[in-house]
Amino acid sequence: MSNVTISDVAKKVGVSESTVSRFLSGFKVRNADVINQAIKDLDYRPNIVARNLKSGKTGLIAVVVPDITNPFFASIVRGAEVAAGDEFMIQLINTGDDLDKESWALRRMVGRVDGMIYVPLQENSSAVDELDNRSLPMVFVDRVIEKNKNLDSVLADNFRGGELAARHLVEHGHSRIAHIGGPISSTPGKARARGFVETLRALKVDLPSQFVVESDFTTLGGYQATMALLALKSRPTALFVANNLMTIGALKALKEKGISVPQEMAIIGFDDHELSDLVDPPLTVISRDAHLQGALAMQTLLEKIRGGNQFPPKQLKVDVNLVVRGSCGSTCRYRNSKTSEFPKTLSASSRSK
Amino acid sequence: MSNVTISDVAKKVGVSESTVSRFLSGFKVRNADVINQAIKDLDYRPNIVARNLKSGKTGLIAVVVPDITNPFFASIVRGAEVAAGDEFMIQLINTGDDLDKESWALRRMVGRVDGMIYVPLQENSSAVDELDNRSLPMVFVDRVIEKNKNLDSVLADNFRGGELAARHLVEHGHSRIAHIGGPISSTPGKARARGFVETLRALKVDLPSQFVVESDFTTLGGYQATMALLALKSRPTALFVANNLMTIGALKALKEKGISVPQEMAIIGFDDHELSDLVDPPLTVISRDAHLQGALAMQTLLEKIRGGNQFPPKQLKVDVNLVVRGSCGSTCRYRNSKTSEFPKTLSASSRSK
DNA sequence: CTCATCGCTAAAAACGATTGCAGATAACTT
DNA sequence: AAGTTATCTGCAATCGTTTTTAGCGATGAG
Repeated sequence: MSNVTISDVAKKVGVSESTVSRFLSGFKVRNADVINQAIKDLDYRPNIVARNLKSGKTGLIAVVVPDITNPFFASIVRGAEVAAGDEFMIQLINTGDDLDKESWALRRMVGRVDGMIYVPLQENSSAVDELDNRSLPMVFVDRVIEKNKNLDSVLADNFRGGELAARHLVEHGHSRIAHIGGPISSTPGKARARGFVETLRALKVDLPSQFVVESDFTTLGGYQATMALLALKSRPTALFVANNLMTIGALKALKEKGISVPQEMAIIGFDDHELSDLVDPPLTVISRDAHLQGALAMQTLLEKIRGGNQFPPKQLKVDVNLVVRGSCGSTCRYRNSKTSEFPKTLSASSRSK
Repeated sequence: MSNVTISDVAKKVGVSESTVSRFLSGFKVRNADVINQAIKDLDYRPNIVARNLKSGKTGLIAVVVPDITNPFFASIVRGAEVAAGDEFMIQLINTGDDLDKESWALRRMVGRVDGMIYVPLQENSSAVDELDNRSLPMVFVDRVIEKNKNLDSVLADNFRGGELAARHLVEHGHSRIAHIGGPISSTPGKARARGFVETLRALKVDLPSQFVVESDFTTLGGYQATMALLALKSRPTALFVANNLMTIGALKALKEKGISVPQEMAIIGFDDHELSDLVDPPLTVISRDAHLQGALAMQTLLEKIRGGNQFPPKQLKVDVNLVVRGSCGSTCRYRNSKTSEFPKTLSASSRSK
């Protein structure tokens, strides 16, 4: 047990507790070296909890994500941790798409952490109301809550992602393009769909209403949505899928139905993966730097924590970009398939909104 | 701010702090309902840190992994979190293959958490010595530290994994089989290699020393190791790669060199992935249930925390199993490639060692 | 020689809860 | 109604720090 307290050290040296405390805080103290020695001898370690009680800080930042096994969220968490440096450590919460768990967790965070990085489940949620109004510094990542959208956030340029995808498919000659989207109640689900739909409209490409399917960001959802699209009397010839997991589901459905990509169906996903260029055919995707998103969120949060609420909230966006591989056809002819993508240079810029 | 303390509540009701405290702890109290009302009115929330100081508990479990962006570790963390239930929350630390960061983190954990689930970087590490001897309940997952291997642990049956892989390749007629292993200084690196090597010996298959390459569990490492093997005057015809990332690296190398799988090179990996059956060709792997490993670790840890050290440490192992797809050849002919693997049933059993 | 200044120190008061103890109130007995 | 328990209560101590306050001895100026 770390039973040895500051008072033991003080007693051993023959000074008061306050002197030891001051020594620990870096003040000049008369018997510095003998105190130091005593600390080593006794293997004294300050009780963090007591220190926290006095200071009112915990040294913890909550990172609340839907599911850490989604590589995209894992990257966010990693980025956040790296940016946190030595001062703060990460408390991880998976909400698992469960609204009850989400609000339970949020309520619990008050007083346990100094700040929160938060990927909410739904835009119309009132989960944040659980928190006392100004008590917990918070930054949204990837998604926001509608009624709190004036708070700090670090999103991706989802609208532009949808636009890039639509444009890319149209440029490849497609005119029957479907979209498997995330929940319309989530920030990226909505924005990606909007970018897609509005771009097609601007390009005068007809978009039957059955071609826009709202799904749920899961593999199963993507699979089912694809199956539904394939069951239509007149199928689409191309597919824009709004996240990584649904894209996997879509690919499984296409494979199961024996539909060749990109000949019978072109497909473009959202969010890159190390395996994306190894699937058959290599997957064209819209990508963005999730690590950077996490890091920016942490940075923003730390500014808030350190600076009080003196700065106005800021809404950041990271760029998206198109990674062309083979799954949309044609370009794979021009592409040197022997070009290794390894090692990959990670460089995504960010810009203020 | 959660400025309102138990004393405010007491004052408002006109009782002593201890009465409010007892009410909160579920004791029978005379003016229970008026206290309850006051708590609601003031929106009082107990200060967790103060409570922790008194109780000596923090309600936190540290989960220390090399890198959360590796899906395998993400699953461990998720499994651990699920098994933790309501009582404990997760503090996540990525050591990032950095020994200094690892011991820094471990030292820091004392007093901050009630227990630790720990994937150490190296078997011969002395990182655990940072901790006071019996102060912090701990369970190793996936890897152990040699000198502490009598402590609790939840490993995979790595030796059997190596055996299954070797046997599978031999059964497919290969006699020139190479192994790209993890660091020999890590538990799974060593055990998988041993299972592989000993099985080949038992089967009387010759194994040139250059065919056993020690790498580092990274994508880059797998890539370089594969390149080295391909540069040999007499190449292997099959490859057993000891983890998920190195397998990706190996595939990238093979693709870059234009070597067809499985015709020119069969390959079997370790650890499954949702994308594994979508790569070209579908990847045969040794898999195990990482989620279960994490859950078992948490369960074991909680027993330790609740029961004191009255129980002897236990070493658990989860089963591995062979998932046959196309990357080792032949079987893909007999395999109905249209069979979807979705939805996937997750069921791995565990057994005590 | 006196008084202010400086650099440090110990003692005591927080931080916000829980808990042992002794006393007060309530609930039964007879 | 008085005596005996059984419940519930407030006081004060405690958890291990930090921080404020007041004071102490040495130094330097006038």
